Formats: sequence, structure tokens, C-alpha cells
Amino acid sequence: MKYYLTTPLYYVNAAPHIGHTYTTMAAETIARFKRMQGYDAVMFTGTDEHGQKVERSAEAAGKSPQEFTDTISAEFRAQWEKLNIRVDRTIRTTDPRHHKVVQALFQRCMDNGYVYKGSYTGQYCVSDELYANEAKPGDPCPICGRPTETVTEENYFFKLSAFTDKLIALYETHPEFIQPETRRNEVLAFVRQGLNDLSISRTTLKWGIPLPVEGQHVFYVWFDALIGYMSAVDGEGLDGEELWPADLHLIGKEIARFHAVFWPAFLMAGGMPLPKQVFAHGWLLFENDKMSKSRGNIVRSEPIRQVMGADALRYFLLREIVFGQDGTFSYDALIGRYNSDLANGLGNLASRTLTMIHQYRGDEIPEGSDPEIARLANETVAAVQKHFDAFEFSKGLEAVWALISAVDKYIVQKAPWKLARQIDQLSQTDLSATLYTAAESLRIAAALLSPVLPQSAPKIWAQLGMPESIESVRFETLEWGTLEPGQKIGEIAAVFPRIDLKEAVASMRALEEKVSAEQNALLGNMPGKKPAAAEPAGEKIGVDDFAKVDLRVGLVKFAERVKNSDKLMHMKVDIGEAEPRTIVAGIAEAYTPEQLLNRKVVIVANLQPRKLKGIESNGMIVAASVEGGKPVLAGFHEDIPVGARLK
RNA sequence: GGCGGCGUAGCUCAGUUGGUUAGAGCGACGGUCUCAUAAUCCGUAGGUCCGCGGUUCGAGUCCGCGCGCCGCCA
Repeated sequence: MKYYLTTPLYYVNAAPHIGHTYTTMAAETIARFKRMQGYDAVMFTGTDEHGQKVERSAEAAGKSPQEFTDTISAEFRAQWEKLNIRVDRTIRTTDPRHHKVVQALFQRCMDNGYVYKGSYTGQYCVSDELYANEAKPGDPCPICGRPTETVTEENYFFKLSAFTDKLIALYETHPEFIQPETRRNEVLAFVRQGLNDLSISRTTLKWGIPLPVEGQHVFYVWFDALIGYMSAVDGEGLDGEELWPADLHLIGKEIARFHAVFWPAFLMAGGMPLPKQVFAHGWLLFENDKMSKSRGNIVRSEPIRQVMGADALRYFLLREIVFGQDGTFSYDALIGRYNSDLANGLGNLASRTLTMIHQYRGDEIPEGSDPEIARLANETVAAVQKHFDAFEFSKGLEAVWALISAVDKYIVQKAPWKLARQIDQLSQTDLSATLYTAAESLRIAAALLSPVLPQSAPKIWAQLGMPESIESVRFETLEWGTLEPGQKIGEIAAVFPRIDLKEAVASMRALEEKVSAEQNALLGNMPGKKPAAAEPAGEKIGVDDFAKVDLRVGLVKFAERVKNSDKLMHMKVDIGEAEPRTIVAGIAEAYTPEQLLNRKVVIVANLQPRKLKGIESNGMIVAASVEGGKPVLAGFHEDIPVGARLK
């Protein structure tokens, strides 16, 4: 039985980072797990390479779009290889093969009456490649806050509105279609309020797949990209090799709507079978902040791989974070998990077990077994299957570590080092049983962990002297007692040496600087160029627009921190009115009350009042800031009376 | 503004249909063993279960209000 699963097609606008790694590692773990269950699992990942953002990034890098996407997509593929991620199928959306499949699906949608030509004027966000339906000219993008552009296009539209009921029926008859539950609820709520037709072609850009019907139109990137899941397993346009439909699309929660609404609708319109499941995982936060280019806190996988190994990262991501929820990445937590679970737990159990077999039994696996541990081990096999089937990796891994700890405890109770000193038959039999129990537990643990530790589990396997490959292990036959007494163990070596926290963090941070500089070079970014400066300035405004803002010189008469807030400062500012204005501003991390007192500042005097932490703020204080940095107040070099207007 | 979620030990989280002294892992502290990677094992400390009010013999769990954080939509 086949099991075809996919990661998203990663957008080549950015270089690969740990977020991409998270999805891809999870997907490949599922593929390995499914193979252990006997499926022919096929793992897909690919790159989405069209669209205006790529066109513009290529231009910024001084490259043609083709050259640019060649470079970045190669970077993604290199990344997976380094991280020991086996990819079975892949596609670049710039591949001619993919173009054919997209055009074929479009044609079928058109033949079935789900495509029409219409015109549309609206605010378009280049960054998100989306029309902002409700936005008026001049409004920022509701998603990213960047300025939108007014665009009028004569476009081809997809009759998404025709699928409202069919989609609802799909979610209701197949609750597993979109998971976890919270995403399903959101999608359902979104579809229930009715769907608008979707513009699926663009004339404003060239870097895309041309519509078969009209040359100057290219496909909207989402109509293009999603189809990559099919084109990767399809040679000549919708007549594939029986891998379609996909069994699982693994995605990040931010693209749930595209996968759970648009994608099945496109497929229904084209009369194609639907994927079985879309699973949206949560975001990886860095020390509780969202990772973003502008914050400059994006973590790459490469430094972690170099210092700790790819398995350590994969283990961390799947053990620490509840799959589906947001999770926090930090170097400290990564090393903590490594040392306590991998080094002290699994690695040490392997080490002590194998060493004792070496010392007390001349490298030969002895005979006998403990029924309690045997039962627990068999239960663990079942538990791992159950949890991994539900994508509850952290629970599955917890179960394996419960076995590891039980064996550690068992070893201490038996004290084989004491038994070894007794020459009587009973003690010797007991010693043999103890060692067999430990070794057999280790074998089962290694097998269960092989999808998560694809590099390390085989090492333990080899040290146990297992004759067959660990990849040939199947759940069906994975049970207690298969380990052959008399088997010679292999050479013993520490699989997870303990890591020094401070040293490792320092090396990873140093490497991070290096890797991010290399990636920037790849993207053609100028070194040291501040992201803030790279932001395009907003739409032009007239003098009248500026005149609407009443800027005044104010003198701070009172300042104190707002209780229970790190950021907010409560101030009274004299701007020449009868009473000083009460203003609450987010500057408490940058200034102390003392620094502010009697300082001349610039105030926006005609701002809508707003309550912050229960205090009504009547105005705003003007400060400059860069993303992630602290605000710096605007001020004057010469003296100027309070209340003066800036114009 | 509408809908939904969350708030439990220093940290990450479990807590099933309301039911004894609220749990686990990590971390901290004390001890033990010596096969092992200063590892293991045993023990200890630490919680106004966000706040207030209610239902109940009994509330972390149910209901109402409030505060805080988050998601989706507008």
C-alpha cells in the first residue's frame, strides 16, 4: 500500500531556515514510520518559484528569475541532504513538466464551467501575493501591514463560490480532512460565511506559468504551487503513476486555508480525487518571539547540525513540541533535551548495557528475560504506533523514554556488577537474564526510535550486533524475544556524548552569524544593510494629508511606569493647553521616568484617544525605531516653546 | 466588533463523565551505587490550579463576570 505525503512547496523568496526543517523532518519521520508499518511511503518536498516577490527578489539580487530560483532551490535540496532527509519525489514549479499539469488542471476546470473571465480592481499586497478584499486605496495590507498597491486586472476567475456547500460536506463527512481540531473549526467558520470567487490569473507579472488560453496571463501563484503535489508524481498531465491522491499534506498553520479550501475546490472542479488529509502544525517561536526577518532572530539548521547533529535537532523538535501547537525553540532547551534524554538516557543505557555484556559475557548476548520489562516493552511498541499514527510524536517518544527509565531502574535493582562477583549458578543465570533484558529493551527502543533518529539508531543497532538492517524492521514483527542469544555485539562507542552547554551555544551562535551571512550573499542582500531601510516607503501623500496630523512640542511634566507592563510609560505632557495631556506610550524599555521628566518631545495631538492598561491615552509620542530595537524619541537641538506646531 | 482557544510547581506540560493529601519530565537540593557518558537509582523542597462570585455534600474540572495572552474572521 502506498502512502504519499508532502511538505509544502517552499517559497524560494527566502533561504531555508529551521521552520522549513521542522516541517520537512516531521514529514520524513512520518514516511519512515509508515515504512515500518509496511507502507510504501513516498516523501515529497519541492519549491515554489514563481510570483512577483521572486521576480523582485531576483532583481534585487541582480539575477534573472531563473538564475535566482536555480540558486535558492539548490540550497533547499542541499539542506535536506545535509540533514539526512531522504526525499523521494520533488518538483520545482519552474519545471516544464509542472507547467503542463497546471495547464491541464486549468483546462479541466474551464471545461467543467468553473472558470470565467472578469475584471477586478482592488488593493493588492505584493508581499503576500493576495488581494486585500476590504482595503481601500492607501490602506496597508491587513495581513502584513505593508502598503498595498491599487491594481486593476482583467482576470480569469475560479468559481470558488460554487463549492461552499461541497466543502462543508467534505469537512463534515471527513473530520480528519483538516486537522488539528482548531484549524478545522477555523476553516469551517471561514467557509460557512460563504466563499468569493478567486482570481487565478495575473497580467501584472511575467514570472509565472502562462494560461493556455491567453498568453499574457500567468497563473496566480497558489493555483500554480498547490498543483506541484500532483505534478511531482505525474509525467504527462493528470495521468500519473497512481500515487495521487496524496495521503497527507503536512503544512504550517498559516497556509491552512489554501490547502483546506482552495486546493480541494480546484481538484473538485477538475474532477480529480482529493487528498486524504491536511495536517497543519504550529509555529516555531524563538525564545517566545515569532521568528522573522525583521526581528533578525531566524534560526538556521546548519549550525545546529554541525555542533549537535541532525538527529539531535529532529529529536528536539518532535519531543519538545506538541505537534500542531506552537512551540518554542531555544538553544538552551535543545541542549537540555540532548543531555538529559539522549546522553543520560538512551546513550548511557546503551553504553552501560553493552559494556556489561562485554565485561561479563565476553561480547555475547546471553539468555533469559524479565517478564515485567518484556510486557512493558511490548506495550511500548503498541503505544508508539498509536501515538505516531495520530501524529502525537511527543507522546510516542515519552513512551519510549518510560521504557528506558524502567530499564535503568531495573538494572539498579538487579545490580549485575554484584551478581558478576557471585559464582553460584543462580546468580549467574540471573545476571544473564538481566543483561539480555537490557539488551533486548535497547534493541526495541532503537527500532522504535529509528524514524526519529535515522543516523543514531542504526549505530546502536550495529553495536548490538544486529545482522539485518534496522530499516527492515516492521512493527508487525517487532516484539520481545527476537534478539538471538549468542549474538556477538559490535564495537562500543558513545552515540550521544554529553555536550557542554556554554561551549555549544557559543559555537552555534558563531556559526549562525556565518551561515546567515552566506545566505544573504546568496540572496544578493548587501551585508549590514538594515532591514528597516529595505522596507519600501509607503504610498505618496499630499501636503493636505500631512496637515491632518497635528504635531506639537510638548514638555513631560510627569512620568511613571504603568503597573504590570514592561513597555508602557504613563506621562503627563504639557502642550500649551489648560491641562497637561495624559499619554501612555510604549517606551518604558528604552527610557526611565527620570530621563523623561522635563524633556521636550513631539506629540501627535489629534489622535483618537485610546485606553491602554485602563489609562486613557490622549495622543502619541513620536519616536523612531527599527524592528526589534528600542524606540528613540524625536527632539530638538534648539530651544522651542511648548505647544509650537510642527509643519 | 463576532467566533474560538488558552491561563496548573522555576521551565515544558498531564489532569479522563466534578470525588480522597493536584501529578509527570526537566531544573534545584540531599543521599546512594560504581556497570555506565560527573551518568543511574532513592529522597526532599516548591503550587491562593489567573482573579472574583455562583451551583454543589464536594469545583483545577460546571456556570457568570473580570483580567491577560493567542488564533480565525470582519
